[in-house]
Amino acid sequence: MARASTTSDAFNAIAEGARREVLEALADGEMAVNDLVARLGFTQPQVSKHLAVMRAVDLVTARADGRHRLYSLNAATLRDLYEWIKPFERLWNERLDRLDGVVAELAATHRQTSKGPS
Amino acid sequence: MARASTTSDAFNAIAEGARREVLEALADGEMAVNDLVARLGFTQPQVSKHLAVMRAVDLVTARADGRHRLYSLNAATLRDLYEWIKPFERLWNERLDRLDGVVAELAATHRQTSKGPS
DNA sequence: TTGACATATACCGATATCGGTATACGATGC
DNA sequence: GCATCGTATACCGATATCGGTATATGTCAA
Repeated sequence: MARASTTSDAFNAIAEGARREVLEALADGEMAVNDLVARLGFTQPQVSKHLAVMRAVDLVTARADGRHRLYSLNAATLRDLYEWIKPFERLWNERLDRLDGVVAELAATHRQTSKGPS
Repeated sequence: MARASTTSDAFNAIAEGARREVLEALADGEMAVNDLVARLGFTQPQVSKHLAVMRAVDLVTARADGRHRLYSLNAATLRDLYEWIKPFERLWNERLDRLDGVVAELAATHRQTSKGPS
């Protein structure tokens, strides 16, 4: 057995940094392949191949426009990624809450044992 | 050249579904390796190897406890993932806003051209 | 129709991964 | 010291990927 296919999952697709860069660029709106080539400095086949992977997992969609193909983000799939990671949010929030508690406690102690900041 | 190492990135690390399952399990709190083995039904070497990958990218941390090693999530690294995906949130929010607009418009039109639901 | 432009795809070699199995390492308790 | 428990690691073969280069496909314009 080997590693899961990059086209098996949005998670596998975004593992590659170049593809994340493409997504970031497309966040500014629909773009043609050559626009991405110019903007990111990749070769044209590279960009086309990365887009093909992301089309396969529905991270982007393409529409024809003359000789161009305009790519745009698929919000729904990005949202799936977001929804997976979101529940973990409570981990650092809890941590901050606890830290807040500690700070409050320290402040209370400080008020009792000292007359002000040093 | 080949695919980026699974240990090069938190993104590459979470590409594997089994590792995401481990993270989900650890969300319930610190666990020993065998706890994960029992809970997820993986073999012990599998779990140890996945944990090693996630240790390498700082997704989890381990502490010794007698013969056991207790693993826990590293909130900071999970947060990095969250922070990357979060800016895309506006994409589906915008879309919903626009949808709301359309719905409102349709409702207004409906009020003008019809006397009720068909 | 021919040529230019825009994009997609085929081919290549190198490589890091996966699960499985066996075993090494390390701590505990008797 | 020795057996046992808990965990980490080494080895294996199979495989899907990566970038680069060349080329196929498709669309427009003259």
